[in-house]
Amino acid sequence: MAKSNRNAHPLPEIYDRPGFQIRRAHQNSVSVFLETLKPFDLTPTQFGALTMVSRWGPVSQIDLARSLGFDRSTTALVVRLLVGRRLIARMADPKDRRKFALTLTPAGRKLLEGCRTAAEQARLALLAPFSKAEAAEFLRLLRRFNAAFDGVSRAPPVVQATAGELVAKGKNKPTGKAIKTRLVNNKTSR
Amino acid sequence: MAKSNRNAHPLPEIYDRPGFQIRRAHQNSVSVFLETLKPFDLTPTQFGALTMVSRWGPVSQIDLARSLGFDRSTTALVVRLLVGRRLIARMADPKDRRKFALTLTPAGRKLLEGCRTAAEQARLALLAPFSKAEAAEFLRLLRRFNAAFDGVSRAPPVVQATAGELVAKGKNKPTGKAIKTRLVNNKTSR
DNA sequence: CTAAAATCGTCATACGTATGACGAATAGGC
DNA sequence: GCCTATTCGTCATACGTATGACGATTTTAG
Repeated sequence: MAKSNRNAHPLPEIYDRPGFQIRRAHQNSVSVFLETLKPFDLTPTQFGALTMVSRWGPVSQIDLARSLGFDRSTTALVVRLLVGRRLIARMADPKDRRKFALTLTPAGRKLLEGCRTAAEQARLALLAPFSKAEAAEFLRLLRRFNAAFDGVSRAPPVVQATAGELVAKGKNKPTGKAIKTRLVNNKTSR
Repeated sequence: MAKSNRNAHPLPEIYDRPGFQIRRAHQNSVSVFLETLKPFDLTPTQFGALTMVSRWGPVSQIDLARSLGFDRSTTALVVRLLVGRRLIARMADPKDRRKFALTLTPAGRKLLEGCRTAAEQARLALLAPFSKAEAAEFLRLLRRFNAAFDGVSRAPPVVQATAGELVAKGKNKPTGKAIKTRLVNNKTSR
């Protein structure tokens, strides 16, 4: 308890905090992506959205959100932007009028196809600092980290895709709760 | 080239992208921090700024920015917010009238001191998914990742603090360049 | 079948973060 | 001592991201 913080330690312990390093990693990864994808004018978020819409045929915003781990209002903004660029088309879902059905426009398909190489380049650039084994370990640890906190939030992450359906954690009625509060409440409140 | 994307692969390769996992990790780490520090109403960013100002006595915004890896306009916003909350005081620097000298107010000092325990709790919570060895490895890999991309940007990261001075990469005249373009241009352009 | 609960998308608001441009001030070369 | 290049802080703008609230709709309990 003695405030033995003799500052022989030149740098504050901020740099040892996982959150700090993760934030920096995020900055860097976004930077690299933007740089590499500059000809296509796509952010990682937009790329993710396009990719998901491409895979899940007509999909609702909420399902898109869950697949990417976004909040639904975040998703609304991204979708609006992409619709504005005529990369995504929005139609009313006749089955459920609360929903929109999102699909790629031809332009969207073309753009996504066109940036495949660049996207792969970005991925490789991000793993370049590592040996092959380290890269695998890095991803493994990130996944473990995220799995531990994928929790209760307005942006519950996807678990698996059984067929053509998105299934989100805790959405199945059988077990009811039980997966509820896993470790920490993921609700980002401010 | 043959579009052999037979979607036996249910989930798109998005989840294998380091950027995606890093983004999720960032989301989660911010979430945990906010939750844990809720009584103090501090974001990770604000906490970092307060901590740095606390350590570097009177410091300019630009040095604060460098120490945290922020852009200087980002820093201006955070500082404004903290000044608004009377946690940070801003005085004109008599030596260089372009600069402000930032210090903690008594309230700032008290708040920072008060949230020490919570901040440590947050740090531990973030490392909880890992064994001790994994946690160390996680941090090591994150540092290696960031070191590889800490490059040329408006927010060049700090290298070391020699005594009471902040030293930023590439700012020393001796070697001149040589550390310049390390691997990728870190400039985040949109 | 009806009333309550859950779901979907939106809005307002707030913070984090960056770029590009700009004015004020300082530092360096000559 | 100047003129120029650099540095510092700010602004406008843009995107990412979340919360809380709300209306429209659908689902579910009785």
